Amino acid sequence: MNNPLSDKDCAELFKALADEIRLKILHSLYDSEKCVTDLMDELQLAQSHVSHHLKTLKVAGLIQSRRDGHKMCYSLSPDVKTNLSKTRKESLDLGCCEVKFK
Amino acid sequence: MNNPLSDKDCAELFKALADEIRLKILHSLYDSEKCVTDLMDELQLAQSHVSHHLKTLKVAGLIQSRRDGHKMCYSLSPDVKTNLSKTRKESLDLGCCEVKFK
DNA sequence: GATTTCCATCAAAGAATCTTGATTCTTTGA
DNA sequence: TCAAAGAATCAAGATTCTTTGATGGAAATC
Repeated sequence: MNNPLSDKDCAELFKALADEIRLKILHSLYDSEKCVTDLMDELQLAQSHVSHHLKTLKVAGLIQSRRDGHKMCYSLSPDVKTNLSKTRKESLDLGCCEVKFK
Repeated sequence: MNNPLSDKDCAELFKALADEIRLKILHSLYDSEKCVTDLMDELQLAQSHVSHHLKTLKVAGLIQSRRDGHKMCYSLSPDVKTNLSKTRKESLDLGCCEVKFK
């Protein structure tokens, strides 16, 4: 996940981020691991609705899952939580976040 | 553009970035100001096609335009080119770029 | 004023995405 | 083995986005 991506692949990642609900899920997982039921309660959404968004995030490589009994626990991918430790370059200031092109 | 945005507004910005052509346009404008015809030639796309994407980027606040004769010149918004000068926090590593939540 | 260049907008078709309810699958515990 | 809990997948309708061709408008040149 650290090699430079094509514009096409990059666009795919932005698509995964381009949804209010998925951003809320990422914020929630930033705090701690959650199962589908936790997220249903927190976001007040139907089970299948949450599952679909989780799949989108997982396919994009943004989150990972592990089974715990009959619960599936979701958390941010390791790559997503790594610290920034490189020289500073030009960046896109998006208000809520900064996008820094390599 | 520097105040924190809601997840909804943030998702809107990611939507603007979630397209291969629009990323190519941003990369092109990162180098220098361009008019629609320049981008048509560069990307090999129909004029209305380019105009539509430019509008999406402009509505999102990512680019700006100015008229020069009968050409419309597009360039990155000032905010987009500002340097990062804050303490480092956790970030999303997207390969082609890093997204750093404030 | 007429023509040309450059571009925005309109209209429409097709593709992709979002959302919901129903069904199916996996795991656990009785 | 059966029932129940938790979650993935399927199917379908609604909405949004992408892309194209056609039309029209603003600025420059003749």
